[in-house]
Amino acid sequence: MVKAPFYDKNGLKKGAWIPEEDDKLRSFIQRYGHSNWYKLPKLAGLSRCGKSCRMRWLNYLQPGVKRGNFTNEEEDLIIKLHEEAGNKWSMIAKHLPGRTDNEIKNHWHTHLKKHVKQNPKTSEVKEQFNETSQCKAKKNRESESGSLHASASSHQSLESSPLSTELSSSELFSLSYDHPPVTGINWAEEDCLTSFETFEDTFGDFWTEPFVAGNMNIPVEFPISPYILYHDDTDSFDKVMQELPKN
DNA sequence: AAATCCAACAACCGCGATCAG
DNA sequence: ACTGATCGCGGTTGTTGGATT
Repeated sequence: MVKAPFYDKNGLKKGAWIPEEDDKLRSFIQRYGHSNWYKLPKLAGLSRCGKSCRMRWLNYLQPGVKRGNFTNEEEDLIIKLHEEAGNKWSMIAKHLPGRTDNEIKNHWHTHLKKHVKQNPKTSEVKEQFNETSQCKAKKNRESESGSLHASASSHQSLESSPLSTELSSSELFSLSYDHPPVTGINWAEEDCLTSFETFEDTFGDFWTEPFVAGNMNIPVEFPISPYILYHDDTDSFDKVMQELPKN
């Protein structure tokens, strides 16, 4: 289902990510943050372009990213928001905690678009869509016991979110820019402590376990505080870069 | 059982916006 | 003000597994 790995003319690896690459990227970002995506792959010892690393982190490795089936509430919200905003996937993603724009976009193209085309009225769309998709979804949920938690938590998040209730388009837009919903991942500097707690919950014993450089080409003796991870500013990142051995 | 079709989704690409020097 | 580097978004492609014939 994924593109086979290959190297382009610049020696950069393309295609599917392997677990070792994921580990390298995850470990590096957890330790040093990601102030500069274009320098990151080199520092992390990855033969990938910055864009690819960014995509991989944001869509799959970032803590809090939900995988698995979309709930009816999420689908309804996507349809609603799409009616209001069109293909503004990043904006739509802000209203779906744990979902990424790429995942929403994919879900739209593969599941929701065709149903909306068939019947442009949201309520009817949902009704019709639920009938056709629920059997499939049920089947998938049964096979993916792990995603049950994700679905449940998603439901919870949506219920606690101000957007879970009916909103006018103006309300939606004011919320999207003035009162972004809490996603559990907030990399903003002022929220670093809150993020830390959430992050810690997500990663469990990551902070209590000694860091293992493992297959990373980063010296273990780095005197870098974990705070850098959340204090996502260029100075800190540059500091890391200065301290890294020059190749 | 083999061939074909199709849905799903991970990943890439292009381009405009933003930022820093 | 200009330019190059970087970032982020949205569109599209390519591969694979499951369903169907």
